[in-house]
Amino acid sequence: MKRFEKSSITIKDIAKKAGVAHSTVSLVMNDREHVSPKLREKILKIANDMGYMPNMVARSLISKKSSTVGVVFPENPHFFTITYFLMIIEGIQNACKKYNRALMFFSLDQTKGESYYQISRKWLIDLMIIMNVDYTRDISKDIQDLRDNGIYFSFLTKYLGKEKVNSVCVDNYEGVRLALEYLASQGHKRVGFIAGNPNSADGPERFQAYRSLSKKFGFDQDEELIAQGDFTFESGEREMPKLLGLKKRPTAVFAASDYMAIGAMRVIKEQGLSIPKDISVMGFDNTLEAAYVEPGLTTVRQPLQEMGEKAVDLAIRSMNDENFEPQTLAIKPELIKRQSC
Amino acid sequence: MKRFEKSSITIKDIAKKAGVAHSTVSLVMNDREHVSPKLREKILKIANDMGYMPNMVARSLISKKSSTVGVVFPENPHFFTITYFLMIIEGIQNACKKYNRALMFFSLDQTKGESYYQISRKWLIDLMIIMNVDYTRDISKDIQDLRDNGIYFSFLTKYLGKEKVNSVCVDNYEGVRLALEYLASQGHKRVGFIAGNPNSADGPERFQAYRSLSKKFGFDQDEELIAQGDFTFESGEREMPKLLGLKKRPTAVFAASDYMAIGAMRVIKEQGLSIPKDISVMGFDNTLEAAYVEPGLTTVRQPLQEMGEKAVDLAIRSMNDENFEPQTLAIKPELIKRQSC
DNA sequence: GCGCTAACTGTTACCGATAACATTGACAAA
DNA sequence: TTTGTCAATGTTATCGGTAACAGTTAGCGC
Repeated sequence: MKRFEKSSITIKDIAKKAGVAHSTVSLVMNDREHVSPKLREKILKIANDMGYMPNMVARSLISKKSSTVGVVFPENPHFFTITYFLMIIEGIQNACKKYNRALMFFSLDQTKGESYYQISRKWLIDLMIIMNVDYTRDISKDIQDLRDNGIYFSFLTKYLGKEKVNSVCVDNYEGVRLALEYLASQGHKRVGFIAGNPNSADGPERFQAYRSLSKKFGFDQDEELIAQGDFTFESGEREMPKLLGLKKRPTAVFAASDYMAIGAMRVIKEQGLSIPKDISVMGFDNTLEAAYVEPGLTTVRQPLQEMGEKAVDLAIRSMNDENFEPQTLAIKPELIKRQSC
Repeated sequence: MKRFEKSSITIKDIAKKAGVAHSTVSLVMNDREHVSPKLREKILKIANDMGYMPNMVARSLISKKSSTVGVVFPENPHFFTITYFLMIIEGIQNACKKYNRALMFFSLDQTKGESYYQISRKWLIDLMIIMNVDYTRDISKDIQDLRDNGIYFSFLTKYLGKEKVNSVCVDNYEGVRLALEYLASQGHKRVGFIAGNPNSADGPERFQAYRSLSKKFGFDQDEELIAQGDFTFESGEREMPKLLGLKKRPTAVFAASDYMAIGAMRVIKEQGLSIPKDISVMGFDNTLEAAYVEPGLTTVRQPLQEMGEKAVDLAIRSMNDENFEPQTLAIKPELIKRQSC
């Protein structure tokens, strides 16, 4: 590999040209006091003329901070093609722009014993967004390590451990309420439910909400109406036939994710039934695909972009204000009416 | 902001514990010679016991190389929700895993005068993937700067400038051939075409291929059959009515992107026509949505993941082998048959 | 036993920034 | 004039590594 002698412009080059010490240039670059306006002007002009660009790496090393946002997600070869995550990442990217930080991605392979803290140390990440934790492992020590070392972080979505941490999630109860209220308003009394992954944060919450609200809206209370999915398209395809096979078929199905709803729709259509005439379908998430399926999927929109952005905001606030209490933001969802109900 | 005294384990801590110089530890960590196996063992054990993790930032600073892959994409608030890009990014992420590099994202705002080279210098990025260049600006000087400073890069997709650079694209001619051949085999003679963005790399190529191949397959040569879109859903929705309004309606429509095809499908269905009975629709890309629309969209699959991965591979090869000639890889596409034809 | 070489280990400078501290100089007060 | 103060600037150590080079030791031949 070649080595390139000619390196780029540094504060020392500027200092030499301006006839001052490099520390003075540093003061100017960081917009700090103790430099006369005239000298500041001069140095800025020289820096500009020479095309100076600060070396973020050197800055990181001395300050132990990397002006980046590190997004850590579980090892999953298809992470990036799950549009649900993508929309969140879009929000994070917008926040990065706002705070002038670069965006870094790391996949965490817990089976190899990798920890969140290790990643932060290795790359001097001081602001971390932790996505979709695998709750089958205990990460409370990891969280403590992050805390002890001044690394600020937010969870996406809700953190289930007992520590008080920043996290952003959707208000699942409200989302389920919107969905069931709408179904009730359309005259449905018998509503099937396909539950999400029980090991996730959202799965059980939506399930609980369905349990209590379906009672409140006077829907049939029948265990047969409840199917157990895991948020994926495939699980929707797998569970729907059970609901369709019931002696007393539901008039509507509410799936805890759009992917499951779309899987369910496919099965319904394959059986020659019409949506929404024979059976209505309601999703949850409003992923991109929901708009493209036929008929359009009525669903509960999670403001995913907003959630990504808020997660960064929270971590930044923790960083800037020592007294800021870590908090969980539950974002209000919204009903998106399309043709499936 | 708090300052944290207790810093993490460094090679010096290990050196102290092992009773050697820190440079010896560095040799061990980099797996270099001149260290006896016994000592190497001992140092590795201590490092492991103390939970040592190399500081990549310090490493980057001295070596002027960050172990990262920097993906630079044009400023676009919705970049991340275009699944076409996402699938490519997934491939890049897989390559990062393979080469043990972290993944960084940068959006480039050319209107602010930001350059690719500036980004590389600011973050010591030595391996860059340049996505979807805005060809309305001249970037040849920028490319020269990257070259002169030993920064390796690949374009995604094809670079249109005259310089010889690494780039990965789909074989558009072959893709169009697959599509038209299939339509011909189904007996179509009158095939409408919705062209893609003329300022992109792929748009004109697909257009040219359609021009020459539709002749070869004996399709009607009629300028009215050609509509000008820009790859987006909206442009498909906008152009399709023109084709449907022709005196002699085409029996099939081939759109240069899935998004346009899906937009076209929506219009066709709204006019009460049936797909594929009244008119067939063929797309290009095989984005995620193609599988979810109704009927499933027959399309030409771009192996996007593979393309992302190959782009990184090329840049790595350039880096490791000085004599490696920059090249353009044209990946072979594949026909995905669904129900729309 | 001596010198030479190979094998290993230690010393030191450096990457490009920040920051604590030292120094200078102007000006006001004593 | 002397002293004190404070703003402006310079000196130097430092972050955690890498690498050139210097130094030490062991083993070998003569």
